[in-house]
Amino acid sequence: MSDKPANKYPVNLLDTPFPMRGDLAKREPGFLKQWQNGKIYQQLRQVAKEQNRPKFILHDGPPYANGDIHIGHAMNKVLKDIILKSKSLAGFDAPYVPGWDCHGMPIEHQIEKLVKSDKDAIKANPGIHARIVEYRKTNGLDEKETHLPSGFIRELCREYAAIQVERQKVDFIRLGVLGDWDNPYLTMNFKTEADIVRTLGKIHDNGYLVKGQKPVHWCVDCGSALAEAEVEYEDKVSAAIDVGFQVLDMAALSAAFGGVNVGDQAAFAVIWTTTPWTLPANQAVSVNPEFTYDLIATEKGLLILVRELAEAALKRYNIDANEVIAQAKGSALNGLLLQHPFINRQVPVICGEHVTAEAGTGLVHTAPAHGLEDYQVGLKYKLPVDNPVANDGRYISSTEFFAGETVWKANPKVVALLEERGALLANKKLEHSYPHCWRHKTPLIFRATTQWFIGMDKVVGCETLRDKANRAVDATEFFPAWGRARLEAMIKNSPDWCVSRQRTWGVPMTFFIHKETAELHPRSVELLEQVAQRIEKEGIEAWFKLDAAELLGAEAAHYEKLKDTIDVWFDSGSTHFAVLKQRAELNHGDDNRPAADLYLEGSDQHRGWFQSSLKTACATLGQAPYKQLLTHGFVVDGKGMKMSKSKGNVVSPQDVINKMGADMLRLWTASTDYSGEVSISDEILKRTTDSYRRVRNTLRFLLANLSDFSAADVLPVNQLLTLDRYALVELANFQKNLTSFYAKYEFHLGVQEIHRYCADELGAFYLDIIKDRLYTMAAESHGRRSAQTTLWYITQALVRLLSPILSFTAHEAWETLNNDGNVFVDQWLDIPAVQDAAALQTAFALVREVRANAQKDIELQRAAGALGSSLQAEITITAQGDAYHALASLGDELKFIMITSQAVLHEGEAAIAVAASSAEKCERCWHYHPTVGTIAAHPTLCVRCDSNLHGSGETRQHA
RNA sequence: GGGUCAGUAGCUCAGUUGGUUAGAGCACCGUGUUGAUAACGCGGGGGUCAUAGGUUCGAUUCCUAUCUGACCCA
Repeated sequence: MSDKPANKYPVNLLDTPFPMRGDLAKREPGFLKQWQNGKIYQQLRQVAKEQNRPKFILHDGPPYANGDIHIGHAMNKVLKDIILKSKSLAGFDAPYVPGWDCHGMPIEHQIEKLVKSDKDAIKANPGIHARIVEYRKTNGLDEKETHLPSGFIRELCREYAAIQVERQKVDFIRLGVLGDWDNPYLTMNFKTEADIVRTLGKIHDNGYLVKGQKPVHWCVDCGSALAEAEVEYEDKVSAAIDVGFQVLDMAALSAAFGGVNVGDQAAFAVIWTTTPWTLPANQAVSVNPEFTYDLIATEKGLLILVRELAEAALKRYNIDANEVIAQAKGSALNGLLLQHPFINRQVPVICGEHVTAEAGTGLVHTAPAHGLEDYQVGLKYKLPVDNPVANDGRYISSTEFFAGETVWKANPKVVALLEERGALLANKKLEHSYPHCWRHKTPLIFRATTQWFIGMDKVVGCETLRDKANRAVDATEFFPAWGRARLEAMIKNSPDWCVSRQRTWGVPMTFFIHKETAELHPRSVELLEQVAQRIEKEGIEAWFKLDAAELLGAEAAHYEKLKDTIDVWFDSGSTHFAVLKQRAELNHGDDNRPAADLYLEGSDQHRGWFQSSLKTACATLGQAPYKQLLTHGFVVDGKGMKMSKSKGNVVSPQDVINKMGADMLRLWTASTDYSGEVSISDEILKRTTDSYRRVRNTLRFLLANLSDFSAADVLPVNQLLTLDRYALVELANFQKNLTSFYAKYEFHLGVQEIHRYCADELGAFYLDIIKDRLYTMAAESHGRRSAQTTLWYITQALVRLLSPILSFTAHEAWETLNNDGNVFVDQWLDIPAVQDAAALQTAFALVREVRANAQKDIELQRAAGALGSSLQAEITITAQGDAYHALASLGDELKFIMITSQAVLHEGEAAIAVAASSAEKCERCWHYHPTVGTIAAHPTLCVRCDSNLHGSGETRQHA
């Protein structure tokens, strides 16, 4: 440990290969190699099996296979790893199979970008782009051709996802996360794809899959639905018209406006719209319940307008003379019946929060078939979603006035008809931002289409899926507790889950639909299993290339394959079945309990994975897939602000690892209270490094002083000195505290406990005191071996206790100790019991209080210049009662506890006196002792050192 | 705009039915040691407990509002 010349009289100074500085960034990769070469994860599984340990299943929420990992991913994986390692050390069989979410829009979008020759995309994925170029060449396509077969697109998506998975995997492994990295689960694995399909089949079999209508972006030229990313917004000029809906019941109108006399004039609720063609689908007029509405008498009748916009509206209608005869809150108008301006239909006034007072009239034309907000508010009021517009953008034959017309040509005709009916109050042109198709650059329409839903309120058996989900939430344990309220609220407000998507890269909904009735084939469950078996072998492509006749025979003439894919949230939501149930190591083997013990994800997943998993599990098994849910917050910068490239406050895990090492990132993760948002910044990481050094140096001291000691030298507990037995009691106490923090997932309190133990318990107390014995007593003396026995237990326990958090450092210490095997395969140390534990704790609490006071008094003398080191002091302690007896029990060895050259005890009123020693300082042990100078052969030594070096050595009982 | 959560020393965190001068570690300052030495010991300074009201004999702790931030939704 030191390069300085040896003392004339040797002391037991030992060295250790465990360096003061970890140099983690450089050395961790080497440790990782050892874990991989030694197949530590596999070994751990084997041992767990042999020991028949109870299982603890943490199911990994699959990150999406796109883009490099960020600090949030890193934190999430580290938390999981800490939990699993601590569970394993606590005696559980805690496997970890990492997963990835591989289907879906974002990946498909990346491929689309490559197909469209986006420069950035090509730079990032040259290989896949080369395949596209090659494909065009081989198939004689134009080099700018963007219409490529969907089978080829899926192939590219699969390849892209695989590349992303490998990139992310490397970073995750580098964090020190132990898991089955060679066999992760991917939602695009053929078997998993098949099991996702089976999950859907089971839900259908259980009766929860229902067909419905929902508006989507629709391109008339494509003849298909578009995803949000395929929509481009461009300016467009539209007709903006004001339309009066006549009030049917004048008495109700009067009542709504506080009983005002409404006379015999006709009254109109006035709406404003930029899409006249949607009026045939009108089912309601929405008002904002909080707004105030005016009832205004004009020459065109009584008009209802929101107060803020009334003046502008009247101006638009060229109405000068008017009088506000009454006002009412929007909520008062709820339920008022109106006459549709040209169709024989009565429509209600309804309340919706989506109504604003920014433009128009404050009353909104509501056509559930043509707008998402309209659709959603329509769900609340159970309005029909009748859609009069067909795939080709033309009105269906039953549409009054406009049958067969395209919606764009119908626009002016609708306006003309309104004019004719006297319902048109204004007709202006408006330039506004409007959705367009990214391929055709033509305006899109919102159009209700047939979609498939998992029904939340359909009664199956005697209860709904919502009922089941509620019960499942009740049965779940939440960390922190507020997660329950959040998930409950989600379930309460969640509409039917629309699981169908019109996408290319997704698991297909493998159903056959009757061409006429659009009903599912009666043998759907059986057919679906046949399809699933094909998917197991060939992946989802098996469905897309399947000829219906292969399964249906002659019936195929009447059926077609459903073209929809499944919402990607369903993929990950099915993994409790598609992964946990399918892999023996992740299967509890008991269907009566939730599949997993724990799901652990960011708080955004209440709406995401926590919920999708809950719904699929309830719809298939009637229970939650997890026993416990643990949520962590998002990572923000030091000021609590979200990280963003533009702000320049992004901390990347790769940077932290390359500069400081993964253990620092792990320690940061463990130190923080993750239940809220989590801060990271240079200063925070700097502090993390500081606290790491404290722990590391403690380990270094321990390891150095054990370097001439091994398990064979361990003494039985009843032969240990008093102080050492007390240290064992405190060690057991520390282990109990820390393992309890691990069990409660309260790692930040655990880190504080680790720190308290290393700094207060060891650094400032126990280790400081036993240095005298370690250094000055004979190497193999009982007093020294007693201390080393204690250090051995402390180190063995500490290494294990640190390993879930400081995995690399613990591994390094484990090797330095020459321990067999691997720390992660071990369990918490069995710390030997101490018979007089309670008495020791009581006594030492008193002793330490006196010691603290003595240190203050010594400090006063030091400040006054009377002495330097505390060994230069001689103290006289006066105490009474229990304190006196506690101190007295240490006899002559009290001075070692106090680290003074002399400590005299008297019984009496509590007091401490400190004086500088008048004796000489022993060159070797640094104690000031009257015997220094009395030994002729060694005039600079005290008798103690002389005996330890040349005689039989001193004896210690207590300290 | 709505729902949920958070806001205690420069940093990370404690604070246990509301009860005397609000704690710890790190950082900072002073100091000792030079046998954990780019380490360790001892001592010290530092907080209007986000802000403003309210309940109470008394509130960091309970209630309300506001501000700031995060997540979800609109």
